[in-house]
Amino acid sequence: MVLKLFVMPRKVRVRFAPSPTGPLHIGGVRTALFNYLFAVKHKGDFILRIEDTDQARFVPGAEAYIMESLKWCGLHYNEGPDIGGPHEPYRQSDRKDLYRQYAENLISSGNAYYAFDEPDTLDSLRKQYESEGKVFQYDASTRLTLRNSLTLSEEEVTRLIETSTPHVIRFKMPENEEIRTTDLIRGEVTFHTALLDDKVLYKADGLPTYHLAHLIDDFLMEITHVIRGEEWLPSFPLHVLLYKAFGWENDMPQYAHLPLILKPGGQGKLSKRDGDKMGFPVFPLQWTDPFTGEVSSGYRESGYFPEAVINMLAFLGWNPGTEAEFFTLDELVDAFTFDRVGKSGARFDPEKAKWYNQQYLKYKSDEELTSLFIPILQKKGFPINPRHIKKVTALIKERLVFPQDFWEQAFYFFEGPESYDQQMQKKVWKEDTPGIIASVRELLKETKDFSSAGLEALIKNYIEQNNIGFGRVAAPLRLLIVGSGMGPHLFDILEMIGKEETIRRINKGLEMIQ
RNA sequence: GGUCCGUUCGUCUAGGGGUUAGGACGUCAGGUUUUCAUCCUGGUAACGGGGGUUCGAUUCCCCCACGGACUACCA
Repeated sequence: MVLKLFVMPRKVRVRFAPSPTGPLHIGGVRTALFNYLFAVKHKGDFILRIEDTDQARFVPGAEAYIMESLKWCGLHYNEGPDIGGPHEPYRQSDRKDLYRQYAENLISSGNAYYAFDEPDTLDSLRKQYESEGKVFQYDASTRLTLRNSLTLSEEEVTRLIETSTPHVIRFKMPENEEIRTTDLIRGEVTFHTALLDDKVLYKADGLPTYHLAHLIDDFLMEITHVIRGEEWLPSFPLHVLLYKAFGWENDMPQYAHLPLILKPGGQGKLSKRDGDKMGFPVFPLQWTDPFTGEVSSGYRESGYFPEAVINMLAFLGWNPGTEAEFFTLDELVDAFTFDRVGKSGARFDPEKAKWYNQQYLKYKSDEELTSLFIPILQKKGFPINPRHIKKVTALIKERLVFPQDFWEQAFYFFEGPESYDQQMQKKVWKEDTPGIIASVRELLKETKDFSSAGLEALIKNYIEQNNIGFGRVAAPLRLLIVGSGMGPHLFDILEMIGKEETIRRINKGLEMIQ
């Protein structure tokens, strides 16, 4: 029976653990996505944990923003601060009392120590080293010269702690060990502890650092796989050592470090600070900075569909190995594996994001799109006729990238042009045009059949009898009806706007173009 | 500076010891369309450099270059 417990595979449990220091950016969304895909694929749990141990960088509203973003993307978590779960609480500030004892355990076992150095002391040491062309590191080479429980007497340490002297707890990094471990994406990776420093695990403010907190929580929450950004790779050995120091190595999760998403233009990873200064949103949802009031655009408000954003994000650093490029969330779940995740950073391509959106828009039903366009028309004060709007939708949907392109591409179904495109006018408005248009107008007035096909037959008959080209009629007529060369089949437009409006626009245009 | 990770068309990528190095976005040209968009067809364009290993390397190994990440009492 006992043996059976050992071989029983653990249920997959992954977590997305952002810190609420601002809006989540799309790199974060992708990390969440990959976690979600892996969890669902393995019928495991996807947990949201808020890592708010840095009180100085706390931003109000960020936590709610993160949850709303995940919801918008359809990335549902099984446990989290708002929905609870078996390992509550899911906010590190609410678990504050838990961490100190673990840090002290590490001291008892000789893996950590108290340090009383003031930040200023360390700062000036860094500067001093720098001026000598060296880099100061709190490690085996320096720790014995500093103020900590390794150099102070036991009585002195006790006294300092009892008098609440500000202090931190540092990890005692082994002097010279090779750490060889495995990353799900990169394979074997090696590090040398000689280059690592004695990281602070517990801060003077009474809160743990990321390194301590995330690890204890991952252990307590029975996380089996840590899927995070590549920026964590350098501290991976510290985490491995920490698991060892706690004696938890058998429960250590497997790690996957995702390649970063880079700026489109060139250097560096895409960051929150980029805002939407680069001409595209970097945030899933619009965000208003609570301190400065500055507004950054979001994918949602810019007219992107969450399915398109998810699809696009999944393909940044991952691919199915086939030529298929459209995947729903469920299909991504089926197809996702770590061995198809790339190792190198992926430059974000705003053009491709737009293209994905265009494709998703095109495949949406006319009904669904119609319901998206109705509010646009309502805002403009037009009476709403869903049946009519649906017909317009069918006619123009393939020329839209975003729902809000609707008005620009379809206004002429609702109101006549305000002006006439100069280029087009020059090209198609000949001396005899007014005469031709005037006689066409009379034909239109008289006809009983104002259907698209009927009108087309009518005009074709006219050009044959007068022996002129189709374009001599159609092009100027379009100019009068639409105001430019855009739009679907001309007679479809005429049918939609009706005889009365058609004649009205012809008359108005004839007057204005002289 | 140091450490770690990476390097196939402009971008996202497939591939893998012998291939016409494939696809997608973009771009260009042609076709369809009375126009625009869509759509179709076609073109452009890549294995960073140098050494090995090998009959043969873009593919395996090493070095260099370049890029990125990290180097806080931030995550």
